[in-house]
Amino acid sequence: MPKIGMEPVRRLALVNAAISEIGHRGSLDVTVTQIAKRAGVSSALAHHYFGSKENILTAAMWRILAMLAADLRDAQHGKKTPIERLHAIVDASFSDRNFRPDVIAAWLAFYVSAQTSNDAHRLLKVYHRRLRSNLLHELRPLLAADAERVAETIAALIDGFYIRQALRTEAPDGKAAVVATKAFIDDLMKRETIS
Amino acid sequence: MPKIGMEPVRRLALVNAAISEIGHRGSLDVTVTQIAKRAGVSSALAHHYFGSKENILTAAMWRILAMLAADLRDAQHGKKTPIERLHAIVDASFSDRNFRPDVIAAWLAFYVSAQTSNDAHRLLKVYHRRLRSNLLHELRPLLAADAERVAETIAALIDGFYIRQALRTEAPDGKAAVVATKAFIDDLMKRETIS
Amino acid sequence: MPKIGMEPVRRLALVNAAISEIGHRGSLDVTVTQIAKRAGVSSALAHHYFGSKENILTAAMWRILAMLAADLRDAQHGKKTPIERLHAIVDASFSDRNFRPDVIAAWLAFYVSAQTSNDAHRLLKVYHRRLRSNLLHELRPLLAADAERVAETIAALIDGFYIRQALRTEAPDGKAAVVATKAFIDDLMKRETIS
Amino acid sequence: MPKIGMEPVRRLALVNAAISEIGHRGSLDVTVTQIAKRAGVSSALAHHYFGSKENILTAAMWRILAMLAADLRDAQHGKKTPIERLHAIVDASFSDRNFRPDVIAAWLAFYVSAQTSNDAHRLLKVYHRRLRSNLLHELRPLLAADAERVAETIAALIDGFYIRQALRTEAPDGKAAVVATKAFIDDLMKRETIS
DNA sequence: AATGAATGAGGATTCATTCAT
DNA sequence: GATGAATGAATCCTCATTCAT
Repeated sequence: MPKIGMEPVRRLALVNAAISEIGHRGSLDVTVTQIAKRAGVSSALAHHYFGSKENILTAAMWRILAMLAADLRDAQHGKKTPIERLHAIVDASFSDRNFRPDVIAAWLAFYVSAQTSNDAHRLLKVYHRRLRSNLLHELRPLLAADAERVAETIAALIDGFYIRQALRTEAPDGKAAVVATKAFIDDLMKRETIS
Repeated sequence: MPKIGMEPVRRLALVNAAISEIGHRGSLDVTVTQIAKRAGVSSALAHHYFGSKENILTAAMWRILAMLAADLRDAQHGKKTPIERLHAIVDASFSDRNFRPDVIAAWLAFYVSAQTSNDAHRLLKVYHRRLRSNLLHELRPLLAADAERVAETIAALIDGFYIRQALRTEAPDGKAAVVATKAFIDDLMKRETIS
Repeated sequence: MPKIGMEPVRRLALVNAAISEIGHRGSLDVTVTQIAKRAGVSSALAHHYFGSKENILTAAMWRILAMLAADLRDAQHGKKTPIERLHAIVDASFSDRNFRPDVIAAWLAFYVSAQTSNDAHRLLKVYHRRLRSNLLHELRPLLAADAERVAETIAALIDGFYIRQALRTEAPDGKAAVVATKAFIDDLMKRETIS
Repeated sequence: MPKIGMEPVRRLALVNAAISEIGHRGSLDVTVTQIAKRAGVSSALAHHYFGSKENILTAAMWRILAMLAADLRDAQHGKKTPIERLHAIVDASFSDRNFRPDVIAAWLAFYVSAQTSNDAHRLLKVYHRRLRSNLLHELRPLLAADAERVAETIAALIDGFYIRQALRTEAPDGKAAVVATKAFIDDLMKRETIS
């Protein structure tokens, strides 16, 4: 029973517990007590470290986005051509680590809370901007004028597969999403090449 | 003060009030009292007619889907070619009547509640199936083997534009969504024609 | 079991219960549950009618001051000379109805809460102004220049007897307070007459 | 970092912090954590030295009363006549050191807690007795039979000015309180001399 | 048909207090 | 001597739901 330096340990445990609990319940309607219990601590401790329930949830969202961002970076690393890097974005978005039922459920729940919470709204905006800028960076050399619209389309496709996933009772099918999204990209390129 | 035939009037008023209130608050965290007040009745009456809060919300979702279904039917009416009918689906999905901030917010909220509520889950499944079957009906003659995947992709695109809309602070941009989705469809056709 | 028009009944019961409970506990550290129980209702109902704990306590203070104001009016009624009216103010201030342990305890507690709560501060200010204006009205004809200072002194004397009462374990001794305060007033007048 | 003799240092720091904090917040609703933070130590240490929150508060009250007692002693020192010594009591009571907003607020708060806490009650009783005995010592030679009542009146006047001070938003006006109280005493003496 | 009255069951949050180090 | 870690107990407040009228 270490008695010092517990703060980072507890914070991480609570954030992970929050993500799990949100995924488990399928909504942001989780209680601090549920999260705390899952993390193996009292709800009072959760408040001690985070100050409020909203802070816990924001930290959870932050963590999900950070995981995705890290994966995106890793996936693009070493890729040479724009097409390869676009594919890498798709792969990372639907990787087993991110395209999990509980993460998807949390993701969706955060979209809802962005209607109300400034923190949630800001974090999701950051994700949007980052994804958009990543996509544009690869698309511009290939498409010129259409790059913006196509970036929006790819982003919508990714989010669309996420939200539709939320309705499946079976395990998420990342493979299918990857295939479909890449097909969209590849078709696009073929057309550009041809014309 | 007629004493008869109030039931349908009240039910409709409550359902509309529920949709408005959900849109207004941006989440399913609305109270029965808020809905009832908006409908101009007491919360007790809301329970009298619907039995429970969940039933009110389910009825609200049902109504949104019904509106969309009707629009789809209307939009496709009179259209001759498969392409025209596909375009009509897109037009209806992003029409001013359906692609409104409050409807989008409600839509999103229902996706979340589908994780928990059987009713919500079932209703959204119906919408999915219907959209999918509509799309397939037009795509099969054109694409043969790829029809299934493309149908999924178009559906994801539509849902993706909806969910991304939820983050905008400005008014929804249905036009842009229509343009992007139709561009996707048209590109697809061009490719098929070419090859 | 009357089922309509309960609101005023409940509100009054809750306010009285609040005063009793504050007196009983000797401080504003009473819970809504305690007050509600004493009033024979649930704490939820207390919130339903008052919205918040602070509102209940403010209403309680308001009532105490209203009772005192009414007594003051009654006591002065029919009194002819300024001296008689001054005596009446003193009599009312220390009457059995107002100079009760629970009212005194509540009074004191409100003075403390006036440091924090705007409502409490405002209400006590009103009481101060009213007492002062009452006193000045009688003192001006008698004392001219000194009236202001003497009014302050009499007011302080009244509040002083109240606060000191809070320390007694025996029943409040309104008589002694009346005697002492009137003696102060009478001495003053004698001096004025003599000089 | 001396390891010995910290106890008195810490105790004093905590008591002073308690007085400041009570004055700052305007009520006894201060947390041990707030007091400890102001004293620059952990709340656990506060408990280590005082055992409980109530003990801290009692010690704080004890200190306020001790300060006042010391001032009273000093003020009376060297004064020859009873009147001079009475004036000295008044001066000390409303001196800048004692008649400060935070001390007044703490004072008032202690009166409230005397309703509940035996310790607080006992301490305030001691103050009452001491003031009374001081006053009586000077008044007896001058007033004989009325001395008791007049002592009570002066004491009430002092407490009354204190409590009324609690409502002011401006700085305390010790001068005015001194003038009024001395005027009361002097009038009394004049009357005695005359009759 | 309609509602005011009423409540039980939570849920977020606070805080004095304890304990191991 | 000193503190970070941890919690149980309370407290305010909300809300879906029921019921008598």
